[in-house]
Amino acid sequence: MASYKDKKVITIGVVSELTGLSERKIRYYEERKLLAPERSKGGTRKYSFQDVERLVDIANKMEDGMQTFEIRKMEQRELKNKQLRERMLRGQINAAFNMRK
Amino acid sequence: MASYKDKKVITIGVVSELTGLSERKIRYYEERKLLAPERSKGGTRKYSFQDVERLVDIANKMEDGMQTFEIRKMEQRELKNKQLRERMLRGQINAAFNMRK
DNA sequence: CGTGTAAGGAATTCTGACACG
DNA sequence: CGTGTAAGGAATTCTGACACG
Repeated sequence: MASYKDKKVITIGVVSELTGLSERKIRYYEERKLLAPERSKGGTRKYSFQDVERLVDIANKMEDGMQTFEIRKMEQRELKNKQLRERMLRGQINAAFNMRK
Repeated sequence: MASYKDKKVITIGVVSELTGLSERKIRYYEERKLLAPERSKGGTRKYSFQDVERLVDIANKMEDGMQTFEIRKMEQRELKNKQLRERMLRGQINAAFNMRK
């Protein structure tokens, strides 16, 4: 499950280049709880490719005029829906398995 | 083809943590042409996860008493063999395809 | 609210060299 | 040959604040 995509290894300067967002914006979105980078011992932020993708998504939503708290809520909803779909899928698989008994 | 694994985005400090190798060693292996990180505008090195894997492999070979130039040659041989296998595979696929005509 | 910026300091990285073996 | 280390400087990042709107 945890692959390269989820490893927090990228510094903010590189994230800024990859996303085209200013460091200021990236730090601000963290302040608004839209992402959670890790920290080195010295305190420098480390991001994952997953975070980079999330930032691109956030940038799109900001362009659409959404506010940070709306984006946060939307992401929470999406996460819950995803978990729900997975639970239902597992349920169907279990049901199909039990029918064979 | 080019995925997260090949993106040069990791600084040497993180690579050092991920591999357990000293920064000195990592820079030295570059000097011996065993890997080729990219550079930021300011000159700081950027590595990929592919490079991290390569470094772990290099570390194992160094432990086995191999010298850097031997490792370099071995990797070149492996690369050529890999390319050869791919060429042969393509050749077989083409042959099978032509038989149908 | 979201973002730019100047400020001062701390963490990170760089190179070239000397040392040892 | 492979690696540690001290040295000095440069690039990178951090925080808290002020500004604007």
